[in-house]
Amino acid sequence: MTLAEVAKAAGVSVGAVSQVLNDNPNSRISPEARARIVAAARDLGYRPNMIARTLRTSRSHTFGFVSDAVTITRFASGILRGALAAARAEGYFLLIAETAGDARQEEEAIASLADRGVDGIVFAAMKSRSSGTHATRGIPTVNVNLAGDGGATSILPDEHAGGRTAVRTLVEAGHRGGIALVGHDFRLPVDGGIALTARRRFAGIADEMAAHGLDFTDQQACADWQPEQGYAAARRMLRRGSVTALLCLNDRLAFGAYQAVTEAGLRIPEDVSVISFDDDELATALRPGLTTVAIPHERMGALAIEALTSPAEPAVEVLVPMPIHVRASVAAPPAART
Amino acid sequence: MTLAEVAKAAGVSVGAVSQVLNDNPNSRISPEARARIVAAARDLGYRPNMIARTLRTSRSHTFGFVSDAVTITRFASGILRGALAAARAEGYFLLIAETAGDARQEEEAIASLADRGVDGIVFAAMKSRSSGTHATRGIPTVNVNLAGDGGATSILPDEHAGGRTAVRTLVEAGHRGGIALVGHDFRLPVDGGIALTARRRFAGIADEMAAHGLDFTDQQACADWQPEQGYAAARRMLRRGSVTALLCLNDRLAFGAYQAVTEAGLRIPEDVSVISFDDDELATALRPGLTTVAIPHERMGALAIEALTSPAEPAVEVLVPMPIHVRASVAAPPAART
DNA sequence: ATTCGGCGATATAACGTTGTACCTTGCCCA
DNA sequence: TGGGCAAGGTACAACGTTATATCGCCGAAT
Repeated sequence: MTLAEVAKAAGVSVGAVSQVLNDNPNSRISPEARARIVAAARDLGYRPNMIARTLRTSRSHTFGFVSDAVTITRFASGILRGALAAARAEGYFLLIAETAGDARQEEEAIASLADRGVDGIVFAAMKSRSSGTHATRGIPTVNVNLAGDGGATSILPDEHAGGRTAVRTLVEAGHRGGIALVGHDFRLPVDGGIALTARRRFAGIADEMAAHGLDFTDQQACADWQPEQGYAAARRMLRRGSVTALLCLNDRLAFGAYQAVTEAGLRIPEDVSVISFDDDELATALRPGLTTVAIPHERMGALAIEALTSPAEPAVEVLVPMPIHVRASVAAPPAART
Repeated sequence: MTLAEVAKAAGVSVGAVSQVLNDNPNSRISPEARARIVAAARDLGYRPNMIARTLRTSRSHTFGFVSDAVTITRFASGILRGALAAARAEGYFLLIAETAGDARQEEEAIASLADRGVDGIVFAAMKSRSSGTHATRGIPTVNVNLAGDGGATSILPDEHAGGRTAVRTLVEAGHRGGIALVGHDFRLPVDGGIALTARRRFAGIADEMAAHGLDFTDQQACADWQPEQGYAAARRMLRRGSVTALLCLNDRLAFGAYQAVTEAGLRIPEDVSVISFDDDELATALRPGLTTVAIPHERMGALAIEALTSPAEPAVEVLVPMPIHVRASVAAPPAART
């Protein structure tokens, strides 16, 4: 199943077969020979040996996909899915590595990928660390969910617009007040450790609130954006009364908030609307379905591959729109209802 | 950064360098030359070109990881994680492909992996289809979560033991009756479309119940094992009363059951114990934490790689124990409490 | 009739390894 | 003194491609 065997079957030289099968433009092979070669290749089921081809051309048609530990877990497997689909469409495969967020492991992974001749590397991360530079030995690079230092293109969710979307959705449903923010407190000083994307999400929320001349009825920061904290925060907020909408900074917080609302004897969305971010698996499991601004993981993964395959993209930030997934957790506030 | 450059630096031939760096046992290189070579390689930061090595030796130190669509999503990314970690420990990388469960795509993926010279292929699936044979062109194969037809080793969760574990946990907590089964009805004929692993889970549950001389107070099959069905089933069961434990066939059903219990004004675990299977992300999000019999995804992935790296394993089923993750949803039944 | 040009294809040299066969040198022993 | 042998290397071929230089041939131009 090598070129040599096809050549023998077609009665030509190896080089001729190579030229024909690669549609080499400046080759002078007669139509008849060409036909014989193509037929022979087909009959023998010839498939080029990618290893040999890579050695010769130093193009492997393979990309590395490097992620910190979290990416492969639930959260961002979507990035991998999207990247995988896009890669296959272009004839590429993905060689994957996990770094557990450790610099030494990342170094090692990059080196190993380089040894294997990858044509490019996608760096995917859960948290948008600020430092997105990697010593990639000249291999083209794209960052996903990870703001770069300028060297490489970064694919990021458009968190600012997403933040605005969430607020606008509440406003359009009729909410003009009684909105509480679960997970962040704008009155507190900005924590330096907060991810870049989260900060943008905050900014979008603040801007859209301001655009409508609104203020939060209540707001509370949460150290961890976990159900437990969402439950506690929402509970406190509901006790004070006058809250008709909970804007939660992610679905896990919203999950906790749901429980607090239920426990308080209130109904979603009749008494309290809930909206959040991420479109986690939880969002579909909850009853009623949680309306949430989705992180477009698959699309981000696909765009990463495109940035790698399309030549010479300028090093920029690609902001991917965050679509809102409307389910059943947002309605008009009680006061506004007939 | 090639062997040739190291050779020149050390003042020896390329072959000598190769022999030394590979610890070739039947090579006769003097300790002095050996030292010079090692030093030169270190100083120059030499790393072997895997492509060339693969071409020469036809061993790529790369495995293919082929999954149906679902595997990369939430459910079994653990398999990938485990496989990845185990592979790296042995110096292997993973080349991944998705088939969407489609035979043609699988065919194509296998061919492409073969073109790239993978040393083995892991087939991972969400549902344990019965047919686990693949045309792998002589490439060693392991099935994960996928019962093979005999040709290849299959790594499967020990569902029978897991089923027994779930029941035993309830019994040991003091439950001697009032147990309802959410998701299956033993009185109904067996549906042929049900996955093999699910059937074994059923059998384990039935065997352990029988071992304790117990019968289900209630049981209900669910077409989809989704929260919605779990909610509906649990609701009906609780209405009839006398139910003190809900044995749910997966965490999503349990999720729905939680809501039904809460709505009925009952508490978990004081009034009703809940136990289930999978150890989904949901299990940690729920309050109180859901006690569940886990599918050991990571371990399964790791074992798959081991089966590939350890030579000449006989083709068998490897049954991986399902550990129970005890959280807070199981307690003694009300009647048994002081 | 010789040369030229172009067409059709082949021969050859890499790409970086690895494994085997071979070569050189020195030494020992018959 | 020459043959053998071991030690310490080197040379070479091969893995399957691809790109470039080369070759043979036929018709046409000189």
